[in-house]
Amino acid sequence: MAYSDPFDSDYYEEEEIEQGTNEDLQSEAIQKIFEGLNPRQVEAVECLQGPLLIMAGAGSGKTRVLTCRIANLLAHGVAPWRILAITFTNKAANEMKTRAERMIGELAKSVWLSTFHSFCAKILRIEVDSVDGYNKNFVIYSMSDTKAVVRDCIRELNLDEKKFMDTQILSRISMAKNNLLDSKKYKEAVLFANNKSEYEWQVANVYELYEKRLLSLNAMDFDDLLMLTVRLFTDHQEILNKYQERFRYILVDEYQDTNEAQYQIMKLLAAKYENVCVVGDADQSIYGWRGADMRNILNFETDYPEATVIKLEQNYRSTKMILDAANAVIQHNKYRKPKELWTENGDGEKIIVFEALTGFYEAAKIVNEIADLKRNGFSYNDVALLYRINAQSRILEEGFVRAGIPYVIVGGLKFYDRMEIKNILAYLRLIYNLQDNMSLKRIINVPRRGIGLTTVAKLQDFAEKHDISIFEVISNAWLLNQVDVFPKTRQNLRMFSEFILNCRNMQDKLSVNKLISYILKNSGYMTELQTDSKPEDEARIENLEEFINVAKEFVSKSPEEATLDGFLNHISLISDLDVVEESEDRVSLMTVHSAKGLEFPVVFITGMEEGIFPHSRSLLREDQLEEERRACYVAITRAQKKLYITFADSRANFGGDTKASCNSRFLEEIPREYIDFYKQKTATKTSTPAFVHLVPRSSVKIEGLSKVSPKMRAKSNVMSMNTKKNKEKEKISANLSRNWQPGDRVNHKKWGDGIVLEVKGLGTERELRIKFLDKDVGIKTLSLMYAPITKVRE
DNA sequence: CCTCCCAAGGTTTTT
DNA sequence: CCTTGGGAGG
Repeated sequence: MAYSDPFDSDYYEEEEIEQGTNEDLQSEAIQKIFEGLNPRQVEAVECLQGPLLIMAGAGSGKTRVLTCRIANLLAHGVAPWRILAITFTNKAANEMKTRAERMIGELAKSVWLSTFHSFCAKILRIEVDSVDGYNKNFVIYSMSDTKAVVRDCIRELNLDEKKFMDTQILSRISMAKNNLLDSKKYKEAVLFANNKSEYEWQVANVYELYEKRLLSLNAMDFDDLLMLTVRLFTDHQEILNKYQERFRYILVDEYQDTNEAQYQIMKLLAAKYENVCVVGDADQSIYGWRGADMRNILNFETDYPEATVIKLEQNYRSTKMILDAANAVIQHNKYRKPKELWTENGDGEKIIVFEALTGFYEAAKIVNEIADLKRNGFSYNDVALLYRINAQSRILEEGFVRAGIPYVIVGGLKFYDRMEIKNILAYLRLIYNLQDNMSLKRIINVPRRGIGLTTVAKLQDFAEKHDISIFEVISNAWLLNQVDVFPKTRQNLRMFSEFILNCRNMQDKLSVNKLISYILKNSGYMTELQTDSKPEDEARIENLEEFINVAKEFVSKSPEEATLDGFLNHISLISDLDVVEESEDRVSLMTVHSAKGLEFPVVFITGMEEGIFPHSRSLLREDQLEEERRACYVAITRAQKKLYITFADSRANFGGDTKASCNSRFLEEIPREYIDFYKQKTATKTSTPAFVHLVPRSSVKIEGLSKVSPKMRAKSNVMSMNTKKNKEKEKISANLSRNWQPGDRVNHKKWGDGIVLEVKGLGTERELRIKFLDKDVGIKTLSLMYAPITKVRE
C-alpha cells in the first residue's frame, strides 16, 4: 500500500497537502467521482475546506455524497489517515467503506471510518495511561452487564427494587453521562436543584456506587467511552493536539442524532482546522431518548458562522405518492424547520392500508400479500416489515413460519444476548481482565462446579473488605484460606482459578477461535451441554459453534488485530444489526429505528395503532410525540415503490391479555386520496382472512378511518381486559357469530349475570346493551369483540 | 450448601 | 412468553 499509517511516529512532519495538488494527475478519477451527481450534490462534494453542513433529506443520496466527498479528498491528495468519518452504525461504516473502495481503490482502506463508540474505544485503548483509574485491559460492558452491576448497587444501598428499577436508573445514569455529568457533578446538580426529590438523590447515590464499581472492575459502559474521551481531550491538551493534527478532515453522518458528548468530541477534534462536514436531517432525529440533541444540527451555523450550508431536497428513492404522504405527516410537527422533499419519480401506486381484526390476522394478511408480491416478480429481499417495538416481531414471525416464507430478524435481542454466548464471552473477558468480577460470577459455576451463591457471597464480601478482586482471592492460597468455606469448595475454587490462569497462558499461543474451543472443551462446559438432556442444549451447542465461526472469520479478516483484546473490542461494539447477510432471498423484519438509513422497494409498516405508534409512553409529552412522528416519517421514507400500512383492532399483550386499539393518528395525517383502504370484516378459521376493499363514498370519508376524538383515544389505550388466551379467543369469535336476541341471559366475568336489552352494530363492531343484576353495575354497553361474557342457557 | 421446581412480574426505540 | 427470585428437597 502506498500510504502507511504513521500513527504514532512521523506524521507531524508530513507536508501540507492542499486541495488541487494532484488535480492533473487524477483528473480522470475526479471526473468519475462527479458522474451522475446533481448540482447541489456536486457542490457538497466539491466543498472540501472549512465547516460544511449538508442538510440531506431522506433518500437524497446522502451516503453517495459522503462517499464521493471522501473520494474527492483522496483524489486531491489528502492522505487517507487524515480523514475521520463517523457514522451512526457499524453497518453504515462498512457500507461506506465498501463504496469508497470501489470508487477509489485500496487507498480508501486507510480512512478511519467508524462509529463514535468504536472510535472512542480505540482512542481510549491507546491513551489509557492518561485515563484515571483504568488500565489497559479494560473491558466494555454491554447493557445486560451494566444492568447486573446496577442491580447489585441498588441492593447494596438497601433500596426498594420495585421503586428503583434497574432500567430506569440506568437510563438516568446514561442520560447524565451523555450530558457529561459524572456522579460527582450529578450529585451536585441534584443538591442544587430547586425541586430535589428523594428519588433523584437515591439515583445519585446509585450512580456514585456504580461508577466506583465499574472502575474497580476495570470496565466501561457504552456511555463511558464517550464521556471519558471528552475528559481525555479536555484534560490533556497534548493528546487532543495530536489527534487534531491527525484528523484534518472530519465527517459526521446522522448529525441530528449526536448527543452532547459526541458533539463535544467532534467540536474538540475540529477546533484547530475546522474542516468539519456534518450531514443530517432534523426530521429524522429519533434518538432523543438516548440523549441526542437536535439542536446540534439546528445550531451548526451559529457554532460555525463561516459554515457553508447545502440542502439536498431532491429525493431519488420513493414514488411521489410515498414522498407526499411522508411530507404530509411530518408537517404536523411544530418544532421543525420547513423543508419539503420533491422528486422526479413517477406518481406510483396508492398506499395500501389494511385494517385487521387482530394482530394474528394482520400477520396473516401481510404474509399472503408478500406471497402475491413474490408471484408478481418481487423477490423477498425487496420486502421489509417495520414495527415500532420488538415485541411485535413474534406474532409476525409466526405468520412467516406458518406460510413457509423465509425471513430474517434484523437487530433486536439475538445472538449476543443468548445465555451461552454471554457465558463464553464472560470466560474471555475474565481471562483478559482478571478484575472483572461480574464475568467471574457469571461463570464460576458454569459448568456446575459445586460453587454456589453462598460461597460467592462470602468471596465477594472478603474481596470488598480487602479492596481486591474476587479472582485475586481465589488464586492466592493464603487469602483463600482465610475465607470460611468447606475444604471441598476451596478445592473447587482452586481448580477454577488454575483453569483461568492456564487459559491466560494459552491466549498468546492460540488464535482467538482456538482459544474459545479450548475453553469450551477444557472447562467442561461443552461436555455438560452434551450430556444434559435439556431440549435447548442442542441449540446452545450450535450457537457456540457459530460463535467459533465468528471468531474464525474475525481472525482471517483482520489478522493484525486478531488478539484477544482486539476480538473483545470488536464483539462488544458490534450489534446484530451489523451481521446481516444479504445473500439469501428473505424478507427483513426490524424496528423502525433499525431501519434508519436503509431502503426497500416494498415496505410494510405494521401495528399502526395509537399506543404502539405513537407509543403510549410518548403520548403525554409533545416533544416525545413529535419524535414518534419523525420515526413515522423515517418509516414511510424507507419505501421505494410500494408502501403498506397495517393495523389491528385488538392486539394480544405479553401475558395473553387482549387490548383494544384504534388506528394511529399518523395514519389520519396522510391525505385520504393517497390511500387504498382494505378492512377485514369477519374472523375466519383459515389463514387467509378476507379483506374488503372500501371505496370512499365521498372523497372526504372512508368508513372506519374516521376521526377519533382524543378522549376516545385515551379510552382505547387504557381499555384492557383479561382473557385467558386461546380459550377466550375462541369464545370471542363464537360470541361474535352468535345470533344474539334481546332477553338472552349472559354472565360477565367481573360483573356477574345480566340480561341483554339491545343488540347493535354488525361484525366486529357488534355491541350488546346489558342490564346486570348487580345494582352497582347497572346497564352497560359492551363490545362483543372484547367483553368477557358467556351466554347462559335458560 | 447446592439444585431443581414453581410462581410472579415485566416490554420503547440502541451504541 | 421469558426471565428472575424464592422455597423445598437432597
